[in-house]
Amino acid sequence: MVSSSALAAVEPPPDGKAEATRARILDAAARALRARGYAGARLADIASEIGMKAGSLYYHFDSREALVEAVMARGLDYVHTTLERRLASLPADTPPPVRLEQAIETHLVGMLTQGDAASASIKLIWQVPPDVRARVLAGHRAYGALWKKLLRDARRAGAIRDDVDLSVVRMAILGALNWAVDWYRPERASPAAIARDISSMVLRGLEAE
Amino acid sequence: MVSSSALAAVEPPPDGKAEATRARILDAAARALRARGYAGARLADIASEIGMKAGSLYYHFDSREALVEAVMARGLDYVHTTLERRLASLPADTPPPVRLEQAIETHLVGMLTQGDAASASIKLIWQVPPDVRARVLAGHRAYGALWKKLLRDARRAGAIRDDVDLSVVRMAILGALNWAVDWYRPERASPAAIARDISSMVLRGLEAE
DNA sequence: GTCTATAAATTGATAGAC
DNA sequence: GTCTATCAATTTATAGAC
Repeated sequence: MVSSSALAAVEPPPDGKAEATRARILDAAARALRARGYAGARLADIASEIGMKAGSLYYHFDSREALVEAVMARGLDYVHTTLERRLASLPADTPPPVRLEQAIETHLVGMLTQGDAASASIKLIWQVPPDVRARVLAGHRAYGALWKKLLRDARRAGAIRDDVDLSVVRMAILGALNWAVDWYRPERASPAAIARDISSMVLRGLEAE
Repeated sequence: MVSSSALAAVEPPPDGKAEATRARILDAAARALRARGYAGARLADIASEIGMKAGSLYYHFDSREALVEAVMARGLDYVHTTLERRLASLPADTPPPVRLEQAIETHLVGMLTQGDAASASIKLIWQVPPDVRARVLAGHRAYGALWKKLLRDARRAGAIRDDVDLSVVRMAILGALNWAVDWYRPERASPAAIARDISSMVLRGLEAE
C-alpha cells in the first residue's frame, strides 16, 4: 500500500497551515496511541499536547476512528516506502544476503525513528475496530510480501538452508526488530549496532553448513 | 516474582466456588485485555463473557485496576514458573546451549498456550497506570534475570561469540518469541517446529567461527 | 481555523434486595 | 454470591460564536 497519497504523507508538501496542523495532530495522536493504546488515546489528550481543544480536531478529521486509521496507515507507509527506496538504491548485482542485511537495518532504524506511528500500526492492529483493522492489515500484507521476496531470493542464492520455514524466519526477524521500540535506549546501543548484532545472528544462523 | 501466591495462581487449589469464579474472571479478563487493550477491556464485556454482570465482579476484586494487575502478574508468573521448573528438571550437566534451546521452546509454548494473560503482561505494560506498571515491571526484570544468566552461561561455555551484545541478543530472542502469539496458527506450524527453527537460527547464529 | 457549550452515550463504582 | 438500580465522571461528536 504505497499509494501516491502515502508518499505525500511521508514527505508532506509545504501546503497551507491546515496541512501543517494536520501533521502535528497525527504526530500527537501517534504518541498517545503508543502510550495508552487504541481505547486509551483520548481526543482531549491528543489536542492538549499541541495546544488545541478536542473539538477543533474535527475540522481536520471526520472522526476519532479516521484519525487513528490515518496514523496507522502513515506509520506503516513510512517504513514500507523507506525500505523500497533503500532497496532500489542498491546496485543491481547486490547479493540477496546483503539486501536482507540492509532491510534489517532499514526496518529497525525506521521503527526507532518513526516509532510512534509505525509501532502503533503494528501493536494496535488487534485493538482497533474491524473495518479499520481490515484496511491497515492490507498494508501489512503488502509490506510482508516485500520481506517474503527478500527471503525467497536469499534462499535461491543459497544463503538460507532448506530446513527452516521462511514464514517463521520472517516473523521471527520482524518480531525481534519491532520489539526494539519498547526497549531501545539511545545511551545503551546505537540502532546501527543493534541492527548489526541481529542481522549477523540471523544471517549466520540461516547459512547452510 | 515467583511468590507462593503466584505458584498458587499457576495451579489453583480446589477451593470453594469463589476461587473457581475468580479464575474464570481472570481468564475472561485476559482475553478482553489482549483483544481490546487496557482501556478497551470493559468490565461489562468481561462479565458478560462468563454470564455475569459487571457489578458482580466487585465481590472478587477491589477495582478494575486490581483485576487487570492480577491478570498481568499471573500471566508472567505462569511463564516464569514453567521455565524455572523446566530448567530444574534438566540433568545438572546439561550444556548451556541446550539449556538455552530448552528455554526458547518453553517460553514459546508457554506464550502460545497461556498466551492471553502472558502477552497482556508484556504488550500492555506501557498502557497501564504507573503504579501497576511498576509492580508488573518488577516481575519482568526477575524473569529477564533468568535469561541473562542463561546467556552468560552459554557465552562462558564458548557457545556465544564475543562480538555480540548479550542484551540485544536477549531482547531479540524474546521479541521474536513474544510476537508469535499474534501470528501463530495451529494449522500452519506446531509450536515445537517454530521453536526448533528459531532456536536453531539463534544458536547457530551465535556460535563462534 | 479554533473555541465554548452542550447533547448523548458509556463506564467504573456503590448500595441494597434477594 | 449475584443482580438491579443508580450516581458521578468521562468522552465522542455537534452547533454556533468569533
